[in-house]
Formats: sequence, C-alpha cells, structure tokens
Amino acid sequence: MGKLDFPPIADTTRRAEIAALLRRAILTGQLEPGQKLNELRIAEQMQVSRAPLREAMRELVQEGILTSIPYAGTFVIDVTAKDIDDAYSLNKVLDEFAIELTWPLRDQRFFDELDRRHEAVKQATRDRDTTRQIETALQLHGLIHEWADNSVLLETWQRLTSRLQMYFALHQRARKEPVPAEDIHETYAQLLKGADMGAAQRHAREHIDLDFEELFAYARSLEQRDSKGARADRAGPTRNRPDGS
Amino acid sequence: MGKLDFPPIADTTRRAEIAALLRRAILTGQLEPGQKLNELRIAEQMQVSRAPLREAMRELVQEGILTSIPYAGTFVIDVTAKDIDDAYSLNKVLDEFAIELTWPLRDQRFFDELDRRHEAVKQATRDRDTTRQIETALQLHGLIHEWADNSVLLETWQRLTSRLQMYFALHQRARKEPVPAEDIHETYAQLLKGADMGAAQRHAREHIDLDFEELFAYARSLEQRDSKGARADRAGPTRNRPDGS
DNA sequence: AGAAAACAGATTGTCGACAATCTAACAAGA
DNA sequence: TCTTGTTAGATTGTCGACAATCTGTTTTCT
Repeated sequence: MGKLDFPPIADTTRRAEIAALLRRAILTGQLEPGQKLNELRIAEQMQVSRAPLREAMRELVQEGILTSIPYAGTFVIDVTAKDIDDAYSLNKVLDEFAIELTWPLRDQRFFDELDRRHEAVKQATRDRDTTRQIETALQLHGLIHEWADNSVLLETWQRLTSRLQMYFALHQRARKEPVPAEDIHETYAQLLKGADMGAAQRHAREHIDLDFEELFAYARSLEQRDSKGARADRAGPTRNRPDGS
Repeated sequence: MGKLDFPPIADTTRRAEIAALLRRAILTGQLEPGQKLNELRIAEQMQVSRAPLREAMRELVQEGILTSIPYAGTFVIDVTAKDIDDAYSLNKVLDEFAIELTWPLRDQRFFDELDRRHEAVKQATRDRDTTRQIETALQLHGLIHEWADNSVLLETWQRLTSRLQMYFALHQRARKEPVPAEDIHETYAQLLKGADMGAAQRHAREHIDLDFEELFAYARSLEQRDSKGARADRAGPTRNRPDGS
C-alpha cells in the first residue's frame, strides 16, 4: 500500500514568521527581560509594516513572554525568582501527571523517540552548543507530555516550557560558561523504559530538582539584585525612555 | 491610617473591548463551535476597523478559544468529547495542587471571600440565571487558585476555565433547561474551612465529578453525533461558506 | 523659586485602501 | 462523463497615513 504522510505545509504569513523570530529572540535571551519593543524600529528592521508585527506581538503577549501596557509599549516579561519557582513547582505536578498518562501508552515507537531525543541532547552537549542543549533537553522532557494524549496538558506544558527555556537561557547567559557536560538524563530515560511508574515519577522530581538547582541560585541572585534597586542598567518599563541616544 | 486600594483603571483600547465582547459571546455559547468569524461583518457591526478586531482575535486564538487558518478564516474551536475529558482531568490535578498551596495561606479574608462567592452561586441559583450560575460556580472554584500565590498556576487555570465555561454553556444550551438547583457546593466550602487537607482534596475530585457528570453525557452525545456525520447543521470550517444567504 | 499649565517629540492605536490568496462555479478537452 | 484549466467573487493579509495618548521640557504665573 502506498502509505505516505505528507506534512502540513508551512504557514506562509508574515505574522507567523515575525512571531517565530521574536519568540526565538526572547527565548534565547537576545531580547532581555524588561526591554521595550519599539514597533517602528522592529518593523523597519524586518522590512514589514506594523500591522503583522503588532498581531504577532499580541500572540506573544497571550503566550506570556511579552506584556503590554496600552499607549506605553510592549515589554519582554520581567523574570523574578518567584516566577521561576512558580513555574518549576507547577512543572513538577505536570510531569507527574504526564508520566501517569503516558505510562500505559508506551510502545516501541515511544522508546525509539526517547532514545532519539536523548541522543540529541548528548550531541548538543558534545558540541558545547548551550542554546541547543537547553532546547533538546526540554524536548526530551516534553516527550511524556506529547505522548500523554491530552491536548490541554500538552498546550499547558508548552506554555510553561517557553518560560523555562527563557530562564535557562538567561541563566546560561549570566554565567557566560558552558552548562554541565555530564549526562544527567541517563537514569531518567532508563526509568521511563522500566516497569515502576512510581519510581519514574519520583525520579522526575529529583531529576528536575537537579536540573534546576543552579537556576535557583540564579533566581536568588536576581532577587537580591532587584531588592537592592540595582536595575538601572536594564531598560525597564519606564515610559518614553530614549532607546539608543 | 488612610488605607485605600484604588482599582486599576480600565483598558481603554478598542482592542481590549472587542476581545471582551468576543470572549463573552463565545463563552456564553452565542457563537457556536466551528462557526467562522467574518472580519468585515463583525467590524461593521461593532463600528470599528479591522485592525483592532484582528488583534483581538489573535489574542483569543492564543487563549485557545479560537483557531486560525491562514487565508481561510478564524473559527470558534470545535468541542470534542475528548477535549472536555482532557480539560476535566487536568483540572483535577490543578485543583489538588491549588489546595495544597492554598492550605497554609488560609486566613479570615480567605474564609470571607469563600462565603461571598458561595453566596453569589446561591443567588444565581435562586434567580434561575444559568449563565451567571456557571460563572459564579467557576469563580468559587477559582478562589483556591487565586489564593495559592502561584501566578503560573492561576494563569493556567484561567485558560482552562475559559473552555470549561464554554463547555458548560453549550451543555446548558443543548438542554434548554435550568441547571440543577440544589446547593452542591456546601460541603466543598465547609471542607475548605476545616483542618483535613486530604479530605478537601479528595472531595474536590468527587465534587468535580458530580458537577461534570451531566457534562460528560453531553460530551458523549457530541461524540456520537459527530461520528454519525450529522454535523451539517453547524457551520464547520468549510471555507468560503456563504453566511446569511 | 516653585507650582501649574502649555508645548514638543515620540510612540502607540486606529483607519481606509490595496494586494495576495482561497473557494466555488464554469468552461474546455480527452 | 470525468478531469483539468480558467475565471469571478469574496475574504484574509498587508500597507501607509492619521489620530490619540504619553512623557519630558519649557513657559508662565504667583
């Protein structure tokens, strides 16, 4: 039988491409938290009009990585230690739920995909490509959410992931050093192949704790910096701030 | 001490008002699932241009109650039985988590607010105002999520709530009869005031099960109707369907 | 000098018009 | 008759210009 699954064709609207560009810039930390997005300037740089740009920004606002103040501007969300902590604790709950749903649905294709993603993380680690390392690690994590066959859960996790990715990128940028190179996902992958669901769930929690340990140090440093009022170097939501002059 | 909390002033952009109007129309079931939103027509009805309307629609797309197909149109999301089931099961998990977080934070203000919202449900029930009954019941449910002091959880729950409210409204519309009038929230409120957190969590599950029981019947009826292909009466995402002629 | 009012510059919000694309109906050919 | 190509109508996507609003500065008055 001539089975051949064609992939859906790409979205060919400027809006979608603009949104993707902005999203990537934010999640990789190229656009810093609190920074204001000047519509005119960005539109000129991207060679598009403001209409699709504004629509794309509206999407990112709802995605939770931008925040908009009418007649004042649209800003990259500010990252507080509490935000990171909140996202992290909810992530634990979702992971546990995802494992529970995925468990009876595991099959050979699942294991293959698990290995594939695990391999991608190891490859990025070997390449010392920290950005890609973050991306692939989150994709490995995401497998259980994709496999759980619960669209609402998946959607929720993806929203959460956006922020986590942003937090990790910021952390990595703040350190300006490569991320730990050991393979901390080996046990995780093994447990997902095993027979003890409870063990997998428990490890997911510990595993995440391990991953996030350094992130928390970064979060706490943020907390202290902010409380000292030493944020004049960042372009916060102070209205009408001249950008480059 | 002159303590006085001023409320934030209203968003005075057309975009925000349009989004609110559309959201309400969708969540109350006035706009049916699958229905296409004609930009020109709506813009004329609302007496605004398409720009703010389109931006508002982009927001609702990200909120998950609209879905957009480039160059084809924007449609109210289709409701399947699985969607309802997925949302419901995730809701249980979130509720359990919210109770856990809220538990140590309960104080007099919490109890007062709990009573206030509970009273609002009873009032709506007495008034036989089914739409408001749904709204207030969800607000009562939402208290633990607001109180949990986890912004990501709250945001997640609010997204979920949008859909639940839509599902309930559809269900209620399908029945064309008043919703059960008994006070099924009494035990819930009492347990939230008590000392046994586990009991509250367990009841939250059972309580929701009770609330959703009829909704599931509706969901299953949807499933059967769709599988029979008897959906010609609804305006599905068939492109370029003439609207009123 | 200090406070209030008016102004100027810049940016966001909105509008109306045009271009790109889709769908359905119709025509042409095998 | 069925398939393929063309066309017409309608709708969405995009653009450039104008209006509304905000912030910082200057001016005016006491």
